[in-house]
Amino acid sequence: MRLRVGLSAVIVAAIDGVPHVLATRGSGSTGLDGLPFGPFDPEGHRTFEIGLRDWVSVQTGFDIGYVEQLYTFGDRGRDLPTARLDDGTSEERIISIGYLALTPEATEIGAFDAVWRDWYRFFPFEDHRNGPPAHIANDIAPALKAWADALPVKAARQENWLRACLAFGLDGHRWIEERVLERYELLYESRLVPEAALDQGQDWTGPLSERIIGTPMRSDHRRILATAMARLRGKIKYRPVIFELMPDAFTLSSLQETAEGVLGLHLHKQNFRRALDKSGLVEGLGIFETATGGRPAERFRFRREILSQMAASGIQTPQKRSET
Amino acid sequence: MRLRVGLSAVIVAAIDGVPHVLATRGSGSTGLDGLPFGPFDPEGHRTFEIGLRDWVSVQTGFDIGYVEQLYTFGDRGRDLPTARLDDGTSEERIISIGYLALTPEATEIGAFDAVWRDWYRFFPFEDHRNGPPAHIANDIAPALKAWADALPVKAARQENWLRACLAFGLDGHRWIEERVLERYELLYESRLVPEAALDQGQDWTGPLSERIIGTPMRSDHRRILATAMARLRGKIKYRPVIFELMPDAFTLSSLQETAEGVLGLHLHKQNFRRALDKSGLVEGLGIFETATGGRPAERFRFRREILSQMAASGIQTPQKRSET
DNA sequence: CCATATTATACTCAGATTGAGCAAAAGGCG
DNA sequence: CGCCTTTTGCTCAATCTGAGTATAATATGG
Repeated sequence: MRLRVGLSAVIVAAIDGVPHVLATRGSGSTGLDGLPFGPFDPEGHRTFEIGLRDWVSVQTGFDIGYVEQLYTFGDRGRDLPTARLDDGTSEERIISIGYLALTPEATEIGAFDAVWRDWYRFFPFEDHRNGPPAHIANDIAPALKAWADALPVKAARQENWLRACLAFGLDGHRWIEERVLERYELLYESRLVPEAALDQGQDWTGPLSERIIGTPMRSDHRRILATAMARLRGKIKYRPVIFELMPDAFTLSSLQETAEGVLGLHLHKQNFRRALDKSGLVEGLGIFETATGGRPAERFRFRREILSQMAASGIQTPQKRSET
Repeated sequence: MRLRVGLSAVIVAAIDGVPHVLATRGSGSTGLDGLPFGPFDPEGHRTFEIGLRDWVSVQTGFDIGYVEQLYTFGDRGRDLPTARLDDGTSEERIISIGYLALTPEATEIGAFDAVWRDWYRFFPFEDHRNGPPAHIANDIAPALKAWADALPVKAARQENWLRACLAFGLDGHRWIEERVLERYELLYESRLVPEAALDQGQDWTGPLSERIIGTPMRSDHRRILATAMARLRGKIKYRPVIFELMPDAFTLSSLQETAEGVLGLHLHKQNFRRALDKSGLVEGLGIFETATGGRPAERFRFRREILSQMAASGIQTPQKRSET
């Protein structure tokens, strides 16, 4: 069996505070969107990262800035002896090394078949900026309960329902925004997402619509995206990576909006500012933006010079607990 | 060029509170220790993790418990067009997926050429349990300064010396225990560790002895170990993984000792307990251990049942700031 | 041109958390 | 019994954090 190594990239840009990912538009047998994916060339590329930057630049015409390795995916579909691969062949095994890349500008893509997609298109239930989506309680929770209840062993029924409650913040548990991957894996295991069936070459007939569980992606790309979202949501709290998504000058409101977009949460404005203030990560420019009604906002810049001080921790994310 | 995928494992066990890693004893051209390493068999193994558990069990005769993927290493040596690989060949490229595994018992190894090694053998300067080692200020700092000063560009001199200060806690900066990898990379770049020369097929003649910069390992294995140490040091703060290193019943002191061993730091005893108390992670067993002089200590167990509550965060690590 | 809406920024306050030290309890040992 | 050692319990102040209230500076509409 041949072994091939590919690099997949989750390239994120914030458009008006909403995170978007670069997707290759549906083609092939499934017609589903996918992530940019390129083979790793052991001859040409000294490191994975160089390889990645290289073909992203060739394919999309712009240079990605911040890059970090996510995870290496190589699991074969769970139930089939040989997995159906992207192009239908099965006599090779593809290992894909997932990368997360962040760019400040949502550059127009050239002739290539790539588009920026709101990442909540693939994960609508991850967007809690206006409170928990009603679909979680109304549709996802019952579907997961039904799945758990259908299990043969009692302990497994309880265990998996508990997992669902913890992952989706049901039954009194708090919603933890970082658990994107756990949530996707639950939906996969319970066969509520089409990928679960597609991986086995079956047609999908789930009870929930794409509006609820999100648009599927090719192969395991949605899993990779979930990994990236989880990583990014966690990381902005302890490393100043959010600024990789911002332009050179920005208002604190737009920064907060981007943070809220990434986290899928509503943050407490005053405390967000206070924490930012204390961190010393940003610096006022004395220039004011008078665009959006109301009092003009000062524009700030990220003090990139402290980046070399690896100490620099991320931004605080003071959530609203009560809804006011 | 052939592409091969291997799995490397950093298998950690705490022996009397001191973290040890399973190493394969020096063999081959270099005679250096290495990490357990096995090829990934795409035919036989559905997932990497299954593959890993499989050959670890075959090679060492025991089953590892907790496993997590670390990072995928595939960089070719920096300066040579084709890297010298482990066995000397260069017409293939080896990609290795690093894993971190934790076991509670330092099981005796069977006939195989593997041994448990104190991980500070490879990184003596990482051990700050009795305060910062004198070698950092006396030997490592000057060597790094000399390296930085020898650079041609002034900005690079400053930049790299700042990096050194931040990484090693020099010049008023705080020692951050998680920065194991940054520290190793600095020593590699500055050619203070033998691996830097070995990767280029050269002999090594550095100014610092192994007692100061640690025992080298085969290939890039020490880099993988550094990654594992960094990950573990970070992770015990937000996930209860430390208990994977403990036996079923333990005293709070032995738990603290293990945490200190992992972090390479001295912790504040009372606050460590208070935090543990609040977390609800452990439960007293009402049994007392009367072994080590002093008042008998109660034995505790990890409340593994809350593990399914993915909420469970790690242990707090209240450091001593002042030395008393 | 003033009231009003809108957004930005400043200040306050209570409860929780954290670093740090002191004191008492419970064993072993000479 | 007094002393040493270790565990365990408690206190205190400084800081952090969630949350609310107030004020400033614009644009807009009557």
